[in-house]
Amino acid sequence: MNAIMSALAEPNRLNIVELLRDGPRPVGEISNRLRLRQPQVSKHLRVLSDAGIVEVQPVANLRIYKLRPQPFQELDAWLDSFRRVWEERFDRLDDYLHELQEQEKKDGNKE
Amino acid sequence: MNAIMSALAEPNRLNIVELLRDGPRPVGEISNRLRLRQPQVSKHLRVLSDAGIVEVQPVANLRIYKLRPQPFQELDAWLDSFRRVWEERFDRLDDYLHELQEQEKKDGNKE
DNA sequence: AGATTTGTCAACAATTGGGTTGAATATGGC
DNA sequence: GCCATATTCAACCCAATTGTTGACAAATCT
Repeated sequence: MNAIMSALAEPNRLNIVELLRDGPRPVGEISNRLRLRQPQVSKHLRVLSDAGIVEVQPVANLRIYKLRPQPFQELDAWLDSFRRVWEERFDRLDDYLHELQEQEKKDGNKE
Repeated sequence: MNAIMSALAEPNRLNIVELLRDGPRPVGEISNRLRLRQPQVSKHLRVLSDAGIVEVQPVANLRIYKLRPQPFQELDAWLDSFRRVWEERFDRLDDYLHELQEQEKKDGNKE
């Protein structure tokens, strides 16, 4: 999960991913569209590849990169565990304060 | 979007967010549970706060932090734009190769 | 008011990470 | 086999970020 996040945290990499959303692209085209130098794109693609976000498919002397579904599914699952944070109004501040009071009662009895 | 990602990219911050998923917590408790020093937690909470991921609510001498729904909604919306990448089998490599051939035809005619 | 607890701020050292350059590898066409 | 194209690799510099320490601010309790 963390690997995915840190890979997507870099702006250029996020742009690359959003570009690849429209379909597979070779390095050169990514480089042109995003106005980045090729070695830079290669480096970023390497990071994305290590994170399992993209995969390569060589065609002639081109290396065509495309998105892999898995990390997006993972991200979705992770996000799902936060659903109640925003679907229910999930404050729970009161809950915490009550817990705190309970705790103080116990501590008070002990000492 | 990028602000959210970079905030969540740091492992400790991700842990903090996952801890807060279960409800609001004061800095000290976060510090204890995650075995981090308080200034470090404060610093990370600052980053999360700047990204709009958490908000504070002072109670007595405690500062209780909790998650804000918005960034999670944004993340969900962003992820949604990638749905077809993994719901439909979204290869499109052939599409790209055909585009490429069309392009070559045009170039060939020009020169 | 004084002592204690909770938390932030400021400054510093150490690490990480991005960008650039130049050389190296692989493929296709002549 | 040789040249052009597409891409990666390695080494370097620079900027941003993390973690630590010590001082500081606010609230609580006696």
